[in-house]
Amino acid sequence: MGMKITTLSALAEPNRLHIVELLRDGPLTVGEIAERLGLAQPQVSKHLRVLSDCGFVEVHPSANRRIYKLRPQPLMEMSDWLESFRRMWEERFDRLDDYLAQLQKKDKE
Amino acid sequence: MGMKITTLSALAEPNRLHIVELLRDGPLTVGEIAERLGLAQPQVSKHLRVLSDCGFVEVHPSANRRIYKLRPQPLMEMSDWLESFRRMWEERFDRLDDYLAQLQKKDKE
DNA sequence: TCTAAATATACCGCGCTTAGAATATGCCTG
DNA sequence: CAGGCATATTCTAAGCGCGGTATATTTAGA
Repeated sequence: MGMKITTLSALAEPNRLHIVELLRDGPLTVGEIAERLGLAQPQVSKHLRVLSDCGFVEVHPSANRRIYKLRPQPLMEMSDWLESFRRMWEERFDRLDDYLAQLQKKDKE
Repeated sequence: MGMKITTLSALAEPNRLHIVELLRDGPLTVGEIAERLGLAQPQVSKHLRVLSDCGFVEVHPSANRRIYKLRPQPLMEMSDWLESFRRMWEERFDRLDDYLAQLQKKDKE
């Protein structure tokens, strides 16, 4: 599949990143999130909507409230994507010299 | 330290994500990146500037050209950040019931 | 059924980011 | 040192995303 832009841009917003980190310690209601972030409730609802659209959270209605809970899937996809870079930084394999030689070889044509 | 917003927003742009994935297979010059992405050279330079500012790439001048090479640091930081969520999705530990009980207990006050 | 509380949606205005085009800079070669 | 190539920077206009405010919706309780 490859890494999704929606996943990254969801986290690229400070308040949303903060929400995700809050939910790491357990589910929370909209009001609680708003309180802890010092944010107005509508903004929180909108951010949660974005997070929900790309699978970061799921909702559990309970009477008046709506309990939001983190979903592992997008985080796992990020982890898989990062895995594809691991070889690069573990083998301290510096292809720069190879590349330079290859460049200069091409230049002679 | 925590996860940096700059790192995430750098990757949240489709062309920049594409550049990072291109560089996964080895260093490239600006011109080559522009060609493979079908992008104009100035935009590529600008994207590389952003990636450079948050430590994603380093430059190696070689005569006329500038060779860009991926740096592992930001990717490692992302990996560390994700590590802090691993417990959540490995222990299939669903705190939702606990949380509900706790909520209703608070309501009685 | 009326009210209050919790949450979601709609609308508006602004600031940031991007692409595009023009221009500047740096480096090699004849 | 003049000219050409690779790259960086600047400027501008347009689009998107965010916060703020007002409003709609749902649910519990009197």
